[in-house]
Amino acid sequence: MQIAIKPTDAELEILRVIWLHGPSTVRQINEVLNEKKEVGYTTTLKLLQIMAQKGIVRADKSDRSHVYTALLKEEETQIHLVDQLLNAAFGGSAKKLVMQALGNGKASKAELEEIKKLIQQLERGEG
Amino acid sequence: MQIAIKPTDAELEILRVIWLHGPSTVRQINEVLNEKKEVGYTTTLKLLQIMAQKGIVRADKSDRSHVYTALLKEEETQIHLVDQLLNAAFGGSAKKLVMQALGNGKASKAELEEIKKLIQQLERGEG
DNA sequence: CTTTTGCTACGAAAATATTCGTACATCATG
DNA sequence: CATGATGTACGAATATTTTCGTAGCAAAAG
Repeated sequence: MQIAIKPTDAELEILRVIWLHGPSTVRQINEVLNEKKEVGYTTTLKLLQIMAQKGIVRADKSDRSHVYTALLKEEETQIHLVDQLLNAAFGGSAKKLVMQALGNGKASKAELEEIKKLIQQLERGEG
Repeated sequence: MQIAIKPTDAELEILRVIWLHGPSTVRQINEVLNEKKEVGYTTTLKLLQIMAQKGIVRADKSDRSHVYTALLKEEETQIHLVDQLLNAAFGGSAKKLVMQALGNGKASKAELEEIKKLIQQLERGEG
């Protein structure tokens, strides 16, 4: 088990940047965020400070520009978020959720193959 | 297409009650909510009024106890929520999301079969 | 050294979401 | 009709999230 995993929307956006680019400074993160929409530098800074306080990221302060590292692992967080959505909107039915996720046609044939493989694994495992 | 679909957590809880039990009065909804956790009656009322204003539910005021109906369809809302999560946490990869959803072992063998069938349908459809 | 640039700290405004108290209307009952 | 139960309307207190301005310090440039 771990810390409380419940990043807000803004926090999740920042986490995604760190997951993608690895440990980063405020400026680096802010620049990536600004590719999508304008965000003030101090806004990003404040968010990171709050996240550090919550234990979502860790700040390395040895350099003047602090370097922030994610303390939540991408996969664990994703699991948590899926689980939340599962309970909040799908009454716990993974099937329904998966059907919706696949229904939108965004999964490629290769991806579908991988999912099939996973299902077969699961079926063997439970047999 | 439809109205803006973005119910808050509290709103989603109420929607779920209406989806499950059909059009309901404030009292009925509040009682169901209270099975899980204590919520004041006027809190539920206020939420429903806000939701009505947002166009998420419709209030039938012909009786003294207004009857609220969901204007968002369960399935459409679920699709939307999955889509949001997909973009917010999975970089748009339906595969990853599905893998996480199935990975927790909450899907039964029968459900896995159904998902497999869906995948085969999709594969044929896209061929 | 002094000016400009870049950085953190932090209070606080703004935006959103949640909760509830109070006022007042209506209905059922003694 | 008086009274208690049940309803709605709605302002407003809380809580939470997001945004940013300002102050002050340190480093780099002139």
